[in-house]
Amino acid sequence: MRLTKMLFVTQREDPADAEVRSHALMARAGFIQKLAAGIYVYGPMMWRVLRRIENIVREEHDRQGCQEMLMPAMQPKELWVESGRWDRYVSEGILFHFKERKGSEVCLGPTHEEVITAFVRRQIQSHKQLPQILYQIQTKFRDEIRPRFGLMRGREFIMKDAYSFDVSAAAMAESYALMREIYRSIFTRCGLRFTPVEADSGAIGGSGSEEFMVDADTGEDAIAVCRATGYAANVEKAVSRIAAAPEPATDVAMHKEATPGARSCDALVEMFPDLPLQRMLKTVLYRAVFGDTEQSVAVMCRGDREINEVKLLNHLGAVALEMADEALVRKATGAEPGFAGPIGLDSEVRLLADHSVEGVQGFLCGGNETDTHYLDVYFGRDLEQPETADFGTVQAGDLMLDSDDAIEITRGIEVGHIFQLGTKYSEAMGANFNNEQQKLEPMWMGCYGIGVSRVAAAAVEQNHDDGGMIWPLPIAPYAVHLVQMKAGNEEQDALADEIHDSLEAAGVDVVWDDRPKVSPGAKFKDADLVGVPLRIVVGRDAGERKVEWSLRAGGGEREVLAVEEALKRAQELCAEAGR
RNA sequence: CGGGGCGUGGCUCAGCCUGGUAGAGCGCUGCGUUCGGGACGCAGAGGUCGGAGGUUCAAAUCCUCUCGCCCCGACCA
Repeated sequence: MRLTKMLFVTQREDPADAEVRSHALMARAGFIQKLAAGIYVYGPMMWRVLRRIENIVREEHDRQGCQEMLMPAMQPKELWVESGRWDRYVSEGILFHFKERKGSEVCLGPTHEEVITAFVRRQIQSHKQLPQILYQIQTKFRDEIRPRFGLMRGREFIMKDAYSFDVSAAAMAESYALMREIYRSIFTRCGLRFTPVEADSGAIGGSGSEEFMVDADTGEDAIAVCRATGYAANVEKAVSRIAAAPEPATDVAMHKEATPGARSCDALVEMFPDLPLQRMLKTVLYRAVFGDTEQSVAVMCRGDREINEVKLLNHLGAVALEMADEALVRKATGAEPGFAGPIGLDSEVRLLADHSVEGVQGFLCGGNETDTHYLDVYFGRDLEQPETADFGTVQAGDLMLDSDDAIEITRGIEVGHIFQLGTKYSEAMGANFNNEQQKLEPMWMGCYGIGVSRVAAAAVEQNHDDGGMIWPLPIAPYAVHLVQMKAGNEEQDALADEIHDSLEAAGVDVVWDDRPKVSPGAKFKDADLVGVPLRIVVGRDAGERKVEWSLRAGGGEREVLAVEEALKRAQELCAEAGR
């Protein structure tokens, strides 16, 4: 493809609204253009990338016997009422929904469990038809509370979603294991460095769940990993062992301490320099929402630890969890925010504690009175230890539960998530099959998602430098960037034309910068920005049929090669990358 | 939802406080020179200053409303 025939526009400056590199670089290179918050046009280059990713996704699914289909983006409310998810998705505000002409309500699909289950319950009647894995690649719609980071968190995005249907929990686990392998193949083939992690299953529900994280410091998710054991889990889910708190030296009676203005552990540490942070217990207040009802919850944890709201939400079985606002704090504690504690709390408040409080004695905690804390408090003596469970967030340096190996915290971008759903949707929606004994049973389901457009963003987030994007060869918009220094020079014209045609004939896609009157510097800058992985420069040595060969990722290292050698290398690398 | 900020040629921004001819750089068009890391000269095109209303002789500028966009926070006591 000749650049002079393409719609190719680059910008020298980052767009004002780009927060992350992938967004800024894609926008500068014309790959994407924002249409509204979280809604983007994919330009021709971007679409080539997306199609490449889609094709890898397709090939790996098809290879394992999954079947592609396509479901509607518009879905009737009734289906979502059947599954019981309508209220939750509407109240969380992430569902785009509207009334159509006749007045019935419709939403734009954020995911397709309801539709696929409705489809399958009429198609499948017998155990003989199982197992099945169906998938589609399609635009999804989620009215994100705060769309950001370009393609990473958009309100409209391309997703591959797959659904498995099985006769039993064991069979479901087999489908799940197969999908896990498919996912590993896909991300490996995309040329990405990634980490599969144990995950919380969130709003979708169900039991087992893993996320596939593209390793990147700018990722939105924190991951707990243990190099020694191979453990890896999203911190929302991760569990660990923590060092015990130091024991108090003396046994003193509980008493009040005046702590004017000390609303945080930081302030208390300054006020009580001899008291270790591990012997300060904080009490955090939440408002838990259950469908129609609400409940105030107070959770204690050690001063050096943090509460994990996902674990808390799951333990409570709540629909949503919010930090208590000031009014609620006043009602629950009778004090200004900052002085909540377990003693003398409003009786309406459910008191819980994180495991980190276990064994902590002689501690400091909020006094439920403005500017007051209790000191030298003992569980068992001054109050009963509340219902205790794991509500803690794993921190770097924590130990594995069953070994002395340390855990570290890294970051990643979630590009894939697989779930064992069980019979949650099939039971709710009556997706049953006849088993061998003529008995009706609900199908066992799994669901599996890949954020196709997010994979592209993550690839750039993981692979770029100051000059621009560096696409992994398998998903790059073109394999070869042919840079002609001086268009109009006869030798160069002839040689570039020959290289271009040879590569295309060999099935290697090439973009040929044949722009006249564009300076070499500008051409190199544009090539760096666009990030096509293989580069062939036709310039001063064209007369001897020599070109300059380099890799975009190669840090400026260049070689002068005979044309044939450069062509051979390009073909070999493409074959290796499976393109 | 709460708080803050910003809307001015395609892009990045100045001008607004203190009302009076709409600006710069990049990009774009034409001609010429240049040609291995964002070249240069000359000549041009392109903006109802987000929208509506108001104040005023006069509004990008002041006031009100509205729409859009961005950031921060989702109070860890």
